[in-house]
Parts: sequence; C-alpha cells; structure tokens
Amino acid sequence: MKNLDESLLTGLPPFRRLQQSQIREILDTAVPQRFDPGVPVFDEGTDADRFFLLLDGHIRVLRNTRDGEQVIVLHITSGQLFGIAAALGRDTYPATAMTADECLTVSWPQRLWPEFIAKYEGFATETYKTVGDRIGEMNNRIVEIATQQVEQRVANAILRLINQSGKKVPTGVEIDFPVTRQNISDMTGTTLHTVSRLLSAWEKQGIVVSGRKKITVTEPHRLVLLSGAGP
Amino acid sequence: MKNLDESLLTGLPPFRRLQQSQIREILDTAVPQRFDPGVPVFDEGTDADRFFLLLDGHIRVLRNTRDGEQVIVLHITSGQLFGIAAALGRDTYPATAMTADECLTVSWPQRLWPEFIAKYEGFATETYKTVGDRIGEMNNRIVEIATQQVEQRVANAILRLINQSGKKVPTGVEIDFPVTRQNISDMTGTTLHTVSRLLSAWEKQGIVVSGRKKITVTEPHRLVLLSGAGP
DNA sequence: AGTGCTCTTTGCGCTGAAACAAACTCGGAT
DNA sequence: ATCCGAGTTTGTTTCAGCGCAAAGAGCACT
Repeated sequence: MKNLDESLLTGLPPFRRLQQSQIREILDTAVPQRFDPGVPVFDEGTDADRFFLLLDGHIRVLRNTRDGEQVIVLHITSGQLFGIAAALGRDTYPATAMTADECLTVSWPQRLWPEFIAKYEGFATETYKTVGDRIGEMNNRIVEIATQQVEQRVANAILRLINQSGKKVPTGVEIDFPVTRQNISDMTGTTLHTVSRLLSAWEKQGIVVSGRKKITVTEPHRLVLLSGAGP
Repeated sequence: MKNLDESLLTGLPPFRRLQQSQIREILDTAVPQRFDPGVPVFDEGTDADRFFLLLDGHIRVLRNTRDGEQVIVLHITSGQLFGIAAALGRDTYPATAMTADECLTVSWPQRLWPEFIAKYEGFATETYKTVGDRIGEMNNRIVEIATQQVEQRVANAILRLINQSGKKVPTGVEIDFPVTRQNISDMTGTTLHTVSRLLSAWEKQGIVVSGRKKITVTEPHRLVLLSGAGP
C-alpha cells in the first residue's frame, strides 16, 4: 500500500541511534497522511489514539478559550514528534494541532508507544529531551507574557519564529510559512490591530518588510534590541 | 546517620507499585534535608546534580527576569518529585525552587535517575504523568494570562492554590502556607497593589477573608464565578 | 476582468491597570 | 516595652493598548 523510504526517518533525533532494519520495522507500522493548510490534525479533548511525526510543513498547537479566542501555545517544525499525549499519561489530546501550511505526517497507534520506548534505544531519551525543550519554551512564554510589554512580546514571538523556521533570503530572514497578524496576536495575547500597528512602525524604521501572510526581518539585530534582550 | 522510615514513601504515586524492600533500597541512597521558609533549594541555571522529593511543606518554582522581576511558574506540594531536570534531558535546573514554608525533602544524585526508571516499576509512568499534569497546568496559565482580565487571573490563581493546598477551616477554605500579595502578583503578572485592591473588594463582598500572608476563601463558589468559569 | 473574500491598515476615544506616593499595621527582635 | 521592617492599604495620576469602526489591498476563483 505505502512504501515509505527509510531515509525519511534516518537522522531524526528520536531515531538517530537505530539500525536500518529497526527503522524499516517502524515505518512498516506507520500511516502516512497529507493535510491541507489550516486544518486540524487532531482536536483538543478528543481521544488520543495516535501519535505523529511531522515530516514536512508546520503545525500550530493551540487551545481555544470558552469565549471563542484562541491561543497558540507552540509551533512544531518538521522532524518533530507531536500528539505524544501517551508519553505523559494522558488519554486525550490536551490541545489542538492545526496545520499552518501543507503538512506531511506519519502516525502510529498510541498502543505502540510503550513498545517504542522499550524497544528502541535512544527513543525515550530523545523524546523526553524534546518534552523538556517544550517545557522550557512554555516557561519562557509565561515569563514573557507576564512581565513584558506588548512590543517586546511581539518582537520575541517573531524572533522565535525566525529561529525555528527562518529562511535566508537576499533581503534578510523570512518566516517560511504563512503567518497572519491574527496568528501573531494569538501567540502574544494581543489584538491583530496592535500587531499590525507594530509591524507598520517597524517597517517604517526598516527593521522588517511584511506583506500578506509573510514577514521578512531585514534587521534581526534591531528586533533583538526591541525584544528587551538587554539594556 | 539517617534512618528514614519506609512509610514516608509508601503510597506516594512514584513508588506506589514497589515492594517494601525496594523502598528500603531507595531510602538508603536518599539524603534528607530541612529548609527554612523562603530559601532556595536550588537555583535556575545551576548544575542539576540532584533530584528531590518533597516530604512536607510547599515549594514555589520561579524564574527571574533580567529586570529583577520574578514569576512563579508553579507550586509543588508534598509527595511530589521536583528538580527532575534529568528526566527531560537537561543538565541545569531550568528554574529556581524556593521554599514557601518549612520544607522537608529527600534527594538523590542525578545519576541514579536512569536506574530508578529502569529498575522500579511504575516509577517512569507515574513521573511522566506528573510532568504531563504540569505541562497542562502551564498551558492553562498561558491561556489565562494571554486572554483573561486581571481579576479573573487572580481569582484563578487563588482557586488553584486552594485546590492544591486548601485546608478546611470553620469559616471556609484557607491556603495552608504563607502567601503574600506580592506572591500572588508574581503568579498572575500584576502588581501587588492591584492584588491588594482586589482582595479588599472581595473581602467587602464577603467572598474572602484575608490577613497578613494568609487568605481564607469563604465563598469559593462566587470566586469561581469571578474566575470566568462560565457566563 | 470581475467578484468576493480574507487579510491588513489606520483613526479615535476610552479604560483597566500600572506607576507613583504615602500612611498604616502587624509581628518579631532587641 | 519599644523599635524596626516587611507586608498591606488606599488615593491619585497617567498612559499603553484594546474596542470599535470603516476603508483599503492582495489573492483566488470564475
């Protein structure tokens, strides 16, 4: 039915220490899937029946509030596992995973998780390292939102995006997937209006160039200054 | 030198499935320690050389910003593990752990972690469940700070405290460790002034009674309403 | 080429909460 | 018994950024 190439997984952190034959084994139980931009891969609160590896594209992890707002908790870039609720003793997904652009994933049934952990060397270690990184990132978000001004938060959010998914272009560094003002306000707990004003102001100052769903940072250094990185 | 009683650990989630003899084994490698209120157990960024179990008392996990502010990320109650950086592939502590009241801990050298995981059944599962819970809590914090008004955030923070560490008293439920207005503002990203005003207002309305480092909620239900739990 | 939709920009007034300031009140130490 | 300092209350001022509103612009689809 499917015939996934082993090179897809080779070298990715969770599978780094595995033999070709083991990777083959893992791939044979994997289900590949393609998603259009802007669709949910799974929804908050639903049964956590599978875990995923993002092969290509970008995923937004977000939560909805009762009053219809949404908050983007973090972004997943290609090569990362996501939906690993089982690893943390949950039986439902704690957040929604939404595609930002076209995405390719493979997934496995949740029940294989313990087997992966037990059977494949380095898989547990690497995975929990990822979890640790995400906790660190969430920590930073909390500190940021709690203490910084809107301008600094937006600057930080954009810097995080270009660090994770920046693509070098002649004029600077651009975020290589679609991002709207609304998205950024969902990441920073502001309104799209304020974000729009900030980007306009920065564009006037020559720090960024932005268009529809696209942001290019021409002067990363000045953005770092704005982000409150230091007096 | 020390002679810890096995009953200290028996029944705690991470050790629930172990034999008496295994608990004995674990205790024999543990170092007990007592801390005064308001002192650090370990500091952000320092070498993560030990992991801890809180036997009694309350720990605040906090991070400092460059401009001298601090943010309380979460609270640890007795029976929980903390400082488990190793579990997440870190070699330094990502945050500071500060005692809120008098605390009793036992700790083990970080190098025993892999052994604990491998050797003791249920230890890994239970621990990662704790990690999952904390991630969930942090998630909630992010959503809260990003979308809610100050009043709702403060209400939520207090509700969280009484859920985790509430003690029933004749007049209601009180937080059974010292909490200052400043502490609450550090949890909610506000100022102590605003928190003080809110508590005064709530006290006038008969929802809480508060004194120096002490808060008693007399009408939890009304606080839930204020927290924005639903229209 | 036209149409509709989504995304973006910009103006203006208002307000929640921070900043500044000052006094008060416990509780513990000398 | 008194003093001292941490913690708290309360008033006043100020302003960042949200809410509201309306128009403009780029893109996809026919």
